[in-house]
Amino acid sequence: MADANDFKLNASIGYLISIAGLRYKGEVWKQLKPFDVTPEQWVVLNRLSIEEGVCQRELAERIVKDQPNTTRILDKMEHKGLIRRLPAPRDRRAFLVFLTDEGKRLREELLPVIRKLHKSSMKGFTAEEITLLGSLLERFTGNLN
Amino acid sequence: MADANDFKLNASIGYLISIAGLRYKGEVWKQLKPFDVTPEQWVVLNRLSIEEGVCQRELAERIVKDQPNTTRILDKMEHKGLIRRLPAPRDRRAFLVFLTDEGKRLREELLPVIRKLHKSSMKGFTAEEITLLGSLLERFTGNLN
DNA sequence: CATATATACTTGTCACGACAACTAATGTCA
DNA sequence: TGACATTAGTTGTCGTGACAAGTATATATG
Repeated sequence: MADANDFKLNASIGYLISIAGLRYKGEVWKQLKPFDVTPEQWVVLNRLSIEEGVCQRELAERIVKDQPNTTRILDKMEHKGLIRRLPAPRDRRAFLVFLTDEGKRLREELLPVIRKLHKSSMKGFTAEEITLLGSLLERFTGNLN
Repeated sequence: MADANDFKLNASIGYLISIAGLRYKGEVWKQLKPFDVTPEQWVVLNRLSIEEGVCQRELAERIVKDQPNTTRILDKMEHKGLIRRLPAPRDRRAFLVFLTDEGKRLREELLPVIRKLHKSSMKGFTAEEITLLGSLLERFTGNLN
């Protein structure tokens, strides 16, 4: 039953990447848990600190999520007072998303935590290896769909 | 607001890996949807075809999932007639998990679909690059926890 | 042997990811 | 301008992932 092919399949690159991605996300969860922030909420905080006042659809694109999930993530963050939705000037269907002061403060507070995790995950990697890994991942993702 | 540091953070390797993993899983979803099988159910089918008759805890370890989720994945597969749980001989708490004939048949049917996806995701990669990517991923995962 | 601890599995809860369907508002085009 | 398609956002459903807690059985220890 178990042959070399089966093993290779089980250890397919896509599978390995999925596992690694979940493990990383799990680490982010653990690190952010004391702050009552999820990995996705962190991504929103960080993204909005770079580019504020975008509509939900644009934000969803930036953080690589679909609109329904973005809506619900924003619901929770709005409820916690981390973000604000303001009506879009020229489109009464849309809302523009902004960080509250508390959201900005929290983003600054979390930044070093995330930086530290990033550093430890790259332990033993040279700068060239990091660049290489990034470009291999990009090629991999580019091959999908 | 937006500086080089922010960008690097947003493009951290862990984040890129998470995104790539989700995209890959999404592709598996699409490919297996016509067969009414989820990515996780595929992993169980494939794993059991390699090693049958393990208890749920062992299976959970093999497929890198926790016990509660393994229980529920197996519930659905048992309901669909893909696997069977038999009482463990020396431990009345445990169940040993086996593929049904339908489970075995389905695994054989899905194998080429997954192989094809794996091949297309590796398009343009040399054998050396695949090995390299695998070892970089392994080092990355090893740095976590 | 009796009790305490550990283990195997299950159930419950919350947060997503994917997707279908729905509402309200906008844009298109004859 | 008026019917129609398109778009922004929301809601509903299902299948995980992470984690706490509960039940039944095994094991360890006095």
